[in-house]
Amino acid sequence: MKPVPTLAAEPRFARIAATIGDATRARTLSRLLDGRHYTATELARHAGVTAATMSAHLKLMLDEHLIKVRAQGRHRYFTLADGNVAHALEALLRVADSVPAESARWQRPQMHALRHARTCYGHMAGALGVRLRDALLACLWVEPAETSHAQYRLTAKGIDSLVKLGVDVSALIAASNMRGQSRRMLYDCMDWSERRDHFAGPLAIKLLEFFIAQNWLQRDKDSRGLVVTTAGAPWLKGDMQHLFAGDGRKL
Amino acid sequence: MKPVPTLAAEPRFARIAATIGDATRARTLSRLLDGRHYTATELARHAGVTAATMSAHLKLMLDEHLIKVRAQGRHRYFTLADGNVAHALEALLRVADSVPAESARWQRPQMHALRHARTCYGHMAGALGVRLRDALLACLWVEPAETSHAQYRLTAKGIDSLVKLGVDVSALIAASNMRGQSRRMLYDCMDWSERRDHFAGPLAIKLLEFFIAQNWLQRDKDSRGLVVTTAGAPWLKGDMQHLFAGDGRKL
DNA sequence: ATGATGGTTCGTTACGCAACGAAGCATCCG
DNA sequence: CGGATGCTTCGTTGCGTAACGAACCATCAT
Repeated sequence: MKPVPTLAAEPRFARIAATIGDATRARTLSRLLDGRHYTATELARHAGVTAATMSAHLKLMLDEHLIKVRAQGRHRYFTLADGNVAHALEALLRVADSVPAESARWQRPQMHALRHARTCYGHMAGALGVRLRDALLACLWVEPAETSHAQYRLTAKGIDSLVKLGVDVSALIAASNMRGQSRRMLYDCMDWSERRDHFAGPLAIKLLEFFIAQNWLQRDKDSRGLVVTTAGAPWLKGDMQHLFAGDGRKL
Repeated sequence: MKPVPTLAAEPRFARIAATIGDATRARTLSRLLDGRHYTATELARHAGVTAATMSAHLKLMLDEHLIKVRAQGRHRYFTLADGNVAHALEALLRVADSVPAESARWQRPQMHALRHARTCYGHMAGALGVRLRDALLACLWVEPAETSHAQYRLTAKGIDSLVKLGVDVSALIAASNMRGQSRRMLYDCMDWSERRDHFAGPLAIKLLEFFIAQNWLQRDKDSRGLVVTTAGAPWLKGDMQHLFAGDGRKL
């Protein structure tokens, strides 16, 4: 009963999936999917296990390079290792959702909220994320990059409007110009609930941070959910025409 | 130590990853990733376990809807459940490959072959798949669909040329016209070795089948690898200018 | 029929690993 | 210098499950 010779990548492939495939670790990774940093104790409390148990899990995920850690004083902040990991997790979530039966799950209020608006590794996803992408393209603030498609860059109009709005994009532009396109500013990311693309990348992250700073959006404390505030509703509803019509900060 | 209330999708998310994360099942899924159908015995032999063991594994994967089965006589043919599963597996492969250290793996001859050309759920991937995508776009046989980007459709020139070449695309065109765009003919698929898009979808599958029928490509017996035959080399090398220059079947 | 092949079910064994509490190091804060 | 907080290491317990062989159905061949 001898197997066909193993390709070198396969054992690691299995180990990665196995590492994701424990209830507690899945819970934790799902939490980290919002792109933020959490301490070990926070993650332990969220998953409902002791600090000792969580510590062991974190060590495992570090070994497999699924997460990375930044020590700061007596805290250790954990976050996802990179976008590849985030993408794989989202892809798995999509499979988990795509079972034909028992799909009354989206009806549940929590799930409905997540479907409407949530964070995905630091940027907006869900219906809100998809609408934002449509609006940014429709108003010509961004355009497809000629080099590689599924990637985008700011137009002159977009830069101008964002600066007027109060979004500091100078650092982003500098970074993207510097390292010869290697640093992608804005690109497509498949949305597992909408089955369409939304925007990912540094610029997308910047926009989410800006919306939150404006108090147009608030993060849900215990999930990746986002809620549109009453202050934000006029800007973010429908095709977001107020936001992109160029009438600046005054409504 | 009570956890934050669980979102309904999470347990299933963990179960799916756990199902993928067993060495034998990972081996099997990786095998099925070429998009073909295999019998239980074939898969057992390939993974190096008894038929009984493989049967249990297949049952598990069926329960999680990772694979599906088609009974035919005394054979049962197993294949991946859908494109979502294939996409998630590819995303995991990408993570498995993206570890900075120990990346001399690509140097190994087997891996080099896979990087050059392989199948991905029924279509071409690797450097060959990426080159094919570039060539199809450059020669204007296909163009981006206006509805949703990252999707493509055949141009009039493309249809004409393919028919001349001997590729039967009528069924594909009929199907794509019929169900109001719901059936996507050609779309982008992220390549985990090239870190760029290649083409997926029914048309991409048709093209691979055609190349194999012409004996321009051959499948490796024990992997997802593809080899370019001496007959195929003139057509498939470089930017594939002979193939797309319109000089038809005669070289 | 009879045997051969493909596949699943059953019962057993054995190993891996997730969880906990307690103890041990660090770091910050008076 | 305590005394707290954050996190890891250690040792133990217990459950889940992957593997096998043997027996059991189904289909095809003759």
